[in-house]
Formats: sequence, structure tokens, C-alpha cells
Amino acid sequence: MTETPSRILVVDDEPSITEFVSYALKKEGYNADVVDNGEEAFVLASKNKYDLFILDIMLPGMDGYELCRRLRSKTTSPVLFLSARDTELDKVVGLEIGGDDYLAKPFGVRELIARVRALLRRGAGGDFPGASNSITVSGITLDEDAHTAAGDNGEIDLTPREFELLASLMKSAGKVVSREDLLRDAWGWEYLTETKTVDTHIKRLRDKIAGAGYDPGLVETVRGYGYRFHA
Amino acid sequence: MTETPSRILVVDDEPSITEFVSYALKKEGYNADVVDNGEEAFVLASKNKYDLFILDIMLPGMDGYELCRRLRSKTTSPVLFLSARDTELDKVVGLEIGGDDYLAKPFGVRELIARVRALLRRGAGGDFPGASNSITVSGITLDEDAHTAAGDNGEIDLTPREFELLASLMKSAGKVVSREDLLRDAWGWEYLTETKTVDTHIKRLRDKIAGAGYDPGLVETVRGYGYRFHA
DNA sequence: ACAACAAGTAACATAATTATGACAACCTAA
DNA sequence: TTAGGTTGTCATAATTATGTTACTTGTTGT
Repeated sequence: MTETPSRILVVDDEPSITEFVSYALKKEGYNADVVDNGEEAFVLASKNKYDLFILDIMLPGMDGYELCRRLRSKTTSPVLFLSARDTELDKVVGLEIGGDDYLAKPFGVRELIARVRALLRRGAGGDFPGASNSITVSGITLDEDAHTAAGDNGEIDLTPREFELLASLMKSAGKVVSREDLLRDAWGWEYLTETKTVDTHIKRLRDKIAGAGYDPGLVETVRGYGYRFHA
Repeated sequence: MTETPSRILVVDDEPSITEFVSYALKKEGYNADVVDNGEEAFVLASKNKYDLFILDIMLPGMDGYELCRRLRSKTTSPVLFLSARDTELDKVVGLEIGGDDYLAKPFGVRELIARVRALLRRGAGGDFPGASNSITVSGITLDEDAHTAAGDNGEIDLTPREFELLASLMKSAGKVVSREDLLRDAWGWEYLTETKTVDTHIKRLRDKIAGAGYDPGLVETVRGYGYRFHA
């Protein structure tokens, strides 16, 4: 895991999305470039070597498919498509994009990262079956493959949102995470959600942590700033 | 698992298929190279030693038959043909030319792997990633050769699809498998099937598991993500 | 102690996801 | 061809998750 950070080119004309995606990628330690149109993207891709491309399907001028086709003549690096709606990229197109992947638009940081990792892994030789990726902090282990959170007293049963929330907190264990950041991490870039909603979910999360026999105080509140998972 | 993984050369001009096949092979621990035309394939085959060739019959330039004929002068490694059409003619011709097996195109990961394994086993030097053809998890044993699933209470009678589904789940026992992944594994890369259909099959699978005297809860549902076989 | 604000809590309506049963299309073997 | 089994899809029911509001409790600074 000490390799050079992968280079990723993000192509989208919506600043809100590129900002969100590059934020997420950089947070994970990837090296992300951003352009807002296909032509520039093609030029950049010709100059530099990228390990992965993230393309919006709908682009002004050259669209994502067209760009992908042209990229294919230059490189074999995988392509991850973003699409506005689930329907936009249905099965037929799904076949055309072959081994690449796509992500329908209301997606969260963690889902994005999961796809990116999967695609990069595919390119770089084999992946590691059995190597489960999990984090353990303060006696709680979060297993991303099994989608479980557990400790010595057994499993904590969590809803999807609670799981994402806990994951975000644990990934930044020991650091304060603001409600805005939590929303962005666990909800997605287009959260039309009140920051107060986070409080409710924190409460539910704590209840379940307590209910499973662990210390609900693991999720600390930092008044005025947000929450922090105890490290 | 301590032997050198078998080397396989995949020749097809459709990226969606090569991606799918190499994904499947690598997942099983094989070492797969990919080329999209017969000429390159022949060059590669002359340089390296491959334990198996997977050829599309329809190729630009030199077609699969021709390539097979020429490969035969170089090597005795088995050849598996892929064909778009499911015509007897292709099959007969393919086998006459010196092909060893034949797979019509809407095929699934597991069907492909089964053929590959069979062919490699036949060859003298071949190795067996996942040498045993059965998995046992949580009291259920899945025998891939016999195509049976059984435990202490006896056999569970399954339809082909149910068997594939259970196999996919058991191979990733303890990990969540998304509906998309299940479709890819058990249906094939060309699934024009609704992800919702998986639910129905899961239900049928559970019914049969229960009917045979086992715990239908072995197939756990992970709300929001997919299903998981209890490990 | 009080005002002003931040966070915790409970209740509720709505939304989303999954389970289930029924059906028609499809095979395949007799 | 028929009978029997298999498969994909849909409509509906059951279940569970989510977001918001209103209200309570706690904290901070004067």
C-alpha cells in the first residue's frame, strides 16, 4: 500500500459534482485532476498517464461515451461513468461499457470510493481474495465487505445510514467531523437534508451501540463543531 | 494454492466480453492475458507458454478456427471456443479443428469457470486453483461436480439458477454480495434481467433450504446492499 | 439566575426496501 | 404434442428506514 498515488481524471461540467468528487478522492489519497469538457480531457489524457477516468455521460460538446471511445485508442485505463439517473444508463448501454463501471447520481462518498478502488484494483494485477478491508478503533471493528460492525460483545445491527455514519466517524477517529462533512460523506453531495438530521442519526447510532453492550460515549459530541469517534 | 497459477490467453475483439472473462478468471486465481486479434494472439502464444486458450470464433482478420489450426502446430494446450450463435455447426466445426470445448455466448461466470477447470484438469500439467470442487460453509456443502447441495439432513434439491445463486453466495460467504454482482455471477455478463428478479430467486432458494430442513436464515439479507451467506 | 444557543430526545408521517404470491412465457423430456 | 418443471416479471403486502418537527435538557457567558 505504499505505492505512488493513482492519478485520476475527473470530467464533468457541473462544479458541484467535480468539487464533491475531487474532495472525496483527495481525502482518500488519490491524485485527481479536473476538467469540465471532453476536448480538454482528451488533450490531458494524451499528455499524462491516468490510472482511471471518471466521466459524466452528459457533457457539453463531446459526450461521455464519445470521449470514452476516443480514450480507448490511447489507453486501457478503466472508466467510471456518472449518470444523472438510473434510467439513463440502462442495460443496453451497460453492455457497451464492458468492464468499466457506472454510478447513478445520487451517490455518496463511500460508494464512489468503493467503485474507484475496485476499478483500480482490477487494473493493477489481481486482487486479494480473503483480504477483508476493515477498520478497528476502540474495540469496534467495522468490516466493509461483510457490512458489519462488531466488537467483543457481538454485532451491532445498523441501518445503511447508521453504518455510513459510523464509517465516516471511524475513518476520522480522534478528529472532529462537522455535520456538514458527515452529510457529505454519508449522504452524498446532493444532500437536501437538515444538519439537525445528523443529530437524530447520532442518537440512533448511540442507542444501538449501547443496546449491543458497548459504550455510547464512543461517539463524542464536540459542542459547536460536530462529532468525534473516540480513538 | 501453492502452485503457479495457470496461464490463460483470451482472444476476443469485444471488450465487454474480454473484461468479463478476465474478471472471472482472475477472481478464480488464474493468470489471464487478453488480446483482441488473432495475429497478436499467435505471436504471444509463440513466446509464452499458455495452459489454455479461450478464443472467440468470430474475430477480425484471422478467425478463431484459423487461429486454432495454427496454434495446434505450436502447442497441445486445450482450446475453448466462444461463439455468438448456438448452432450445432459451430460446435462441430470447432471441435473438428482441434478445439476441446465450446461455450455459446450468453454464459455466466460459473459456467465458464467450470469449463476452464475441466479443461485444465484434463491437461497433464494443469493446476487447480481451488482444487477441490466443493465448498462447505455453515453446514452446507456445495459440490460443483455433482451439482448438489447437501448437509446433515440430506440433499437440497435446487434448480440450475438456484444452484448458481447459492454458489455465488457461498463463494463469498460472510461478505455482502450485491444484486448486480449476483446477476453477473449467476446469470452472465449479458444479464437483461431486473435486479428485482434476484429477490424472487432468493425467496425460492430459502424455501427449498427450509424445506430440506435447514435454516433459511443462512441466506441473510443486508438491507440496502444485497445478500450475504452466513459464515 | 437568566437569556441565548447547542444538543438530546421522542413522536410521527413519509419513503424506501424487501418479501411474497400469482402469472405467463419458456424449456425439456416423454 | 403434452405435462411438468423452470424462469422472469409484476402487483401487492409487510417491514424497516428516514427526515422533520416540536419539545426537553444542557451549556455558556453575563
